[in-house]
Amino acid sequence: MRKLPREFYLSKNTAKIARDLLGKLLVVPDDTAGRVSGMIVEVEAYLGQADRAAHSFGGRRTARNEVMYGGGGHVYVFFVYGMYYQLNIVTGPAEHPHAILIRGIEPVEGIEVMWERRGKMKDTNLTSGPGKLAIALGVTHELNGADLTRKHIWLEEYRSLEKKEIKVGKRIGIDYAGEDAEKQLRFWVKGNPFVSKPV
DNA sequence: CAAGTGATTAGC
DNA sequence: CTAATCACTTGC
Repeated sequence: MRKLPREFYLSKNTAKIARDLLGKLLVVPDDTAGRVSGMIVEVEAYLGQADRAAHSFGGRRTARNEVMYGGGGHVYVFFVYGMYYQLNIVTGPAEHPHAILIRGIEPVEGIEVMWERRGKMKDTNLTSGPGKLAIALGVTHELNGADLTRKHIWLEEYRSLEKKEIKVGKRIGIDYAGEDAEKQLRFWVKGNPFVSKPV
């Protein structure tokens, strides 16, 4: 399959790109194990300057979030709670610091490697959360800033979803964001067991 | 349900 | 410089 082109990431309609990410295949090749991949089943949009929940709220620009300003089609990886990496996809043109957090994937290729990295457990617990899937895919700070049109990580077409298969709700873990916490910016595949917190 | 963990940030 | 915080997960 072909990598999604740069154009896919350049729209300023971040919520639309977030919905379109559902059903795409996220691929992270491994030197020895080959392709490790999963279908995206849950995402959250972060709308830059105007969004209290975003790292780039109010135009905040630091060493950590610098890649959010570098243009769509790059990966923003950051570290939280002293243990977990979070994988985001930067969208829009340069200087438009929006991003989409990947919160859940359904394993497709390389599930053996995921078990090695995560430990033996129920498959639905392997990748049903942003911290979990980063471990399963081997995503660390080394991938921060990686280009999704190159060879370290990318997206492919995989499954096309009907509108009625997609659910929308509030984002998770951002209660500090006040009224922005109420925004309907979390999207997931209805009934999929790899969604972190089904509703 | 609460602890764990350390980079990052804001505030002096 | 120091202290508080955090796009989470796991095990009690």
